[in-house]
Amino acid sequence: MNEGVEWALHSCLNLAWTGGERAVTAARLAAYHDLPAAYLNKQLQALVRAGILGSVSGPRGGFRLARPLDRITLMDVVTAIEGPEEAFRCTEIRAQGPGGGAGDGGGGGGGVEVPAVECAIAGAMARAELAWRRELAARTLEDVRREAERQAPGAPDRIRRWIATA
Amino acid sequence: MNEGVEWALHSCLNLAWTGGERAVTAARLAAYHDLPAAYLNKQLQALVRAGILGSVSGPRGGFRLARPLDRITLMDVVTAIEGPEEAFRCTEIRAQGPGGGAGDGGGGGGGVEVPAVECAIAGAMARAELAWRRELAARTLEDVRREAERQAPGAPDRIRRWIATA
DNA sequence: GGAGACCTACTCGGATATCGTGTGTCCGAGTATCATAGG
DNA sequence: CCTATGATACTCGGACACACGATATCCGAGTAGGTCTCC
Repeated sequence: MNEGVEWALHSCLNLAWTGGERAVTAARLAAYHDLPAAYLNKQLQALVRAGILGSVSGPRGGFRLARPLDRITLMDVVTAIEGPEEAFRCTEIRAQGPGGGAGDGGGGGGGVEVPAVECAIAGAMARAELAWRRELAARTLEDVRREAERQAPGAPDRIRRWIATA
Repeated sequence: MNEGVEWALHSCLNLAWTGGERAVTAARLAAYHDLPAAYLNKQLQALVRAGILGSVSGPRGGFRLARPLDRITLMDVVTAIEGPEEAFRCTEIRAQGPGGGAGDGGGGGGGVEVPAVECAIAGAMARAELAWRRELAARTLEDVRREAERQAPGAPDRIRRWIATA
């Protein structure tokens, strides 16, 4: 999985903790975790395109959350960074070669290039991936934030202060 | 996800359908789906290292299943090809930079390099991935085979015949 | 003193290099088969 | 005719290139704020 997903999640939480009344620059967010600023900027742009963040240019510019944390799921962030296509993509090899229209995975038809029935392998893999997506979609960043604050109650203030430091 | 996973799964089912009394060469398995033989061979080697397949060299050599389908889970195959490490790997960026020991994700300690408490983000992602793995581990290739035969009852014979064809 | 225009500095946004991993290919080690020669 | 032996061809196994995407970087477009000038 893309490393930017981790950066994006941390940055979203950091943005939430800074309050949101002032936009935070990509450089500042990156410096907080010793990340390459320009590359983090690229990832944040993806979040903007997905409607998760808003951005403003110029002085006093930067990024801010476009909606509250409880309306941002882990799935949203992952999709924004990784893209919408699923990890296991069935290339329909069962339909290629001498195996012909209904090689091994299934395909009730006869001689059809791509059978109407999804091959059993792709189906099973899709079910597993669906379970993954369901879990990600069920958990919002607000949940994660609560859990994080429970573990480290001082974190929000520390971040707000550090971000405020010129 | 690695494309070889799909090839490996199809090949395992094809091996099961051919019966198993005779080993099948990588070239034959590859030709059935128009795959590059040498590369498929590489993937099958991974299955051998994982103990899923057995291999014999020389004439009349090839691959065969090392154990019945109901004792091979989708998780086994995926792990054999993709490796054991999980997709989302937490790089502990919360412990880097000015954020220090307990940046944002959690970490109850103070000033520790890598806090003992797993950061909330990594925890949430791990839970989702666990759901994925659980689903994969719960489904055996025998299940997939049954489903495939239900969709295409003629597939087993067709494959056995084609493999038997010199 | 107040207002308007200009200038400056700062930030995002996308175009541009670099690197690593997956993808694909090739040749050597090992072995069962077959032919052959000898008893 | 039966057996031992050598040659042979075939297969896996791992070492060797190539390509594409992730990673990392840089420069231009656009804008808010400050400043300077003019009324």
